[in-house]
Amino acid sequence: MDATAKLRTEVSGDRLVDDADPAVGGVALLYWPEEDGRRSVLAVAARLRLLLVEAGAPAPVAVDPREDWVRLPASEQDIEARVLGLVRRSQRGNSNLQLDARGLLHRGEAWVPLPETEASLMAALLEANGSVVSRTALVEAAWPGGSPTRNVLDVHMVRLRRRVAELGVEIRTVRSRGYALAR
Amino acid sequence: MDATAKLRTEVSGDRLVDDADPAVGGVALLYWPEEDGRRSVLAVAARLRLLLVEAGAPAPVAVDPREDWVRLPASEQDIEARVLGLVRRSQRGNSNLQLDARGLLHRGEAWVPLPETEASLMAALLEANGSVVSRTALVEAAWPGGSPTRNVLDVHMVRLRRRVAELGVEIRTVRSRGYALAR
DNA sequence: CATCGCGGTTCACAAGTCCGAAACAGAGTG
DNA sequence: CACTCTGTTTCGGACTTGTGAACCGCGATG
Repeated sequence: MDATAKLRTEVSGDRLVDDADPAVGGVALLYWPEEDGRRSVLAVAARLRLLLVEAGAPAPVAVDPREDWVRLPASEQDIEARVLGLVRRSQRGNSNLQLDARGLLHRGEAWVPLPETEASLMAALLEANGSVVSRTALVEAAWPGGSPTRNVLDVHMVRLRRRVAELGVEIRTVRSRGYALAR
Repeated sequence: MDATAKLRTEVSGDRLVDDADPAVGGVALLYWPEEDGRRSVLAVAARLRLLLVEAGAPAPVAVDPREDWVRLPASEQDIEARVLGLVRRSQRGNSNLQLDARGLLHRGEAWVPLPETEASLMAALLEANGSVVSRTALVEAAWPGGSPTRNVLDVHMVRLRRRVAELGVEIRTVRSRGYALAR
């Protein structure tokens, strides 16, 4: 677990950590083929992931641009380079949207502050890398104990929409399925 | 030069050879940082390329999706997997249609949400891979219990047609036989 | 040739569900 | 107080789905 141990701890479960280093935030590290089940879970969620391929295992062919792999044993530098590459490539389609730890949403030079609730929602949307996030997942992200009312989410999505519109960001509705960031 | 020697010989100088092996065709292999000049040439030409990173050299961060790298020494299998990945990723998004688990129909960067019924129909059409799907098969796909009325299928096909037209997708009628995706 | 039926297309409508947005109220903060 | 953030209610509108019906082109049939 040598070189990867430190990086690994910075990714906690399925939730993006508020990490000062944007290079690791959002990328899941997993051993392969050992954790192939987790790989599929991350794949449908459109999460960024780096497979740490054990020595002797066959090499996976990455067709999904959100996935990369590295052969073990690997140096920390090599792993960091792979992680950074994943993030950079994913940000090309993201139009450089970034949410920092203080709840400021940046797009290039411009930024807007997001209240805590809306920041949680935005984090969940960003983590999905442009794919749809279900309403229940959004509710879980913003109200871990359970939603107060059925309508709270709608109201906060309206408010979030208005705020991020200033940055030219569009949030699309996918009826009966959830929401997704456009482009 | 061990494992890479054979692959390397299939690429001559700056010009791609017409190779029968699709795994290597179209991808330039080059030593890095030794051949960094050639790397730039290939980059502006938008060519697919795999950097063979010499031991001890710093890891390059690939932001260009047409570029990948592998740390030497590397097995022939690993290199082939990288090459194949590059080719596969570059082929995606041309006119590649795919329906994801959430009912979104993607074509390249663009996508449209499909209602459940239409998603079932589209899935059946996609599964046929361009050949004709009979009306009864489509009905079975969308209404496993049996069609409600005589022309439900027709109505939903019209609606599906209009929706996918936004992506430039055409659904053709084969009279008295069924429907098929164009091309 | 004229007609008829079949397969397919399109529109209009109703019912149900889902979402958007405004308006209001309470709590916290400076 | 002035202001922001949050949750609730409420109403209107949009979307989905099934149904009926009008319409059209083509081939078969008499």
